[in-house]
Amino acid sequence: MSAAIEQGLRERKKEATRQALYEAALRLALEFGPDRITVDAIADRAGVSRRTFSNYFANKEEALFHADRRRMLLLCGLVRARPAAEPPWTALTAAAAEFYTELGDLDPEWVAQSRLVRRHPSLAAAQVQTFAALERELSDQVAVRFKDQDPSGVRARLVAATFLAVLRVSLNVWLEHPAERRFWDVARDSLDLAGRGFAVPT
Amino acid sequence: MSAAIEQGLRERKKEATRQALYEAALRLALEFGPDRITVDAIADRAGVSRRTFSNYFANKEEALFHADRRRMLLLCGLVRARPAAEPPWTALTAAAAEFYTELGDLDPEWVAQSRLVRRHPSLAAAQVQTFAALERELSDQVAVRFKDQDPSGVRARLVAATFLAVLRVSLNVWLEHPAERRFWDVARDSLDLAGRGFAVPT
DNA sequence: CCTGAACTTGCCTGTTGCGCAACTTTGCCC
DNA sequence: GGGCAAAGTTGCGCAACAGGCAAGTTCAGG
Repeated sequence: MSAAIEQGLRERKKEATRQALYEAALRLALEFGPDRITVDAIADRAGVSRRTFSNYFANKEEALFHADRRRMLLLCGLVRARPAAEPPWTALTAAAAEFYTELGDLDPEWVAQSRLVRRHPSLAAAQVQTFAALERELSDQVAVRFKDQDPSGVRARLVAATFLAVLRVSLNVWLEHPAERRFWDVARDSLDLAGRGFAVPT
Repeated sequence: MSAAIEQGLRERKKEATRQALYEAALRLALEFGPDRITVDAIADRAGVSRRTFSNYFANKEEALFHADRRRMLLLCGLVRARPAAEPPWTALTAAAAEFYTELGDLDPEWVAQSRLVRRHPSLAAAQVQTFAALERELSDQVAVRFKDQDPSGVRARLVAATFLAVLRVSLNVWLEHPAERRFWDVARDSLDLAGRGFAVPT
């Protein structure tokens, strides 16, 4: 994590503010419930003005899901890093495997936030937004891999959308039975299933 | 459409108000752009108080996508009406085929609204919400068909999510090139592709 | 016709997003 | 170091919004 390009004080301070706002949002949401917190309170707790909050996030939810966004961007990076020869779906699942087996399940912050989503279905909407926001990004990644096989780009978008939908469903399923299996076990099975297609008999 | 159960004046009036609000929202959005209209204006145009708007919709977007919501519910109904013996994915695609070949492309209101979404990417978020809102509903439908084959219900949710994701992507793709093909042609190909799975070579 | 439930409305309060214009901090070149 | 431009922060203010509450209005069923 410390490998982040330390681009001078300015960049670091900005990132620190963003992180502070995110953490304040998460802590307050955990403490009082996500619907009972105000932007004011978050800004206060982060030691920053309400107006400044608006400079970083458009609303509470965006702040609350900041970590998710970063996580997903990281995943996009892992996809990009896969060998170019790999077919799209393989690259996606492989990247997800790398990501979740190594980092995913251990982050306590992630677990806390996940529980929050589970307890408050109103956040599910925001979660959907987070996934959707990265769909285009991921789709571009996939398009590169398809190259000539997919001139219209439709396949790439379908693959990206399906991949993210599967991850999202897996996450929600896992959240409902966190004890039974590790997240990646659920996700792996689901990706496998989706990869083989749903039109096949069983 | 007139087959709707005419449950007394009260129900009909309520539905009329909802419809009026939806139409007002759509017309105003088409005329001035979706970001330049207020709830007040919509309520005014629908001949109703602003407070009443809140009794029907939580916000502009929800009003604007009311027709989409209804359309999707209709689709759910068609799925339910498919023979019980049909495997889930077959039932879903068949229902979609019925729906879109018969009704979909002809509705001018739908086309107008679709163009609106295309012109204003800010609405894409709301569109995602609409699809997500029906995912659980559709997922229950699918679960019934899986029965014993899917005790945990994960498959059902995966299938529903994938199906809707494919429809959503198809819609967006079609919106970008409406002239080239009919919507259902795009969607059919996409569903076919997804049905066979993305892990297969090509 | 009458009573209760459902629906509408106005009023009001707390919250929010964002434009604007100071003001402070940081990056950089001399 | 000194100073200038760019970037970041803040307070102010405004239009818009969600939704509670209570008084009016309309509908349904006896």
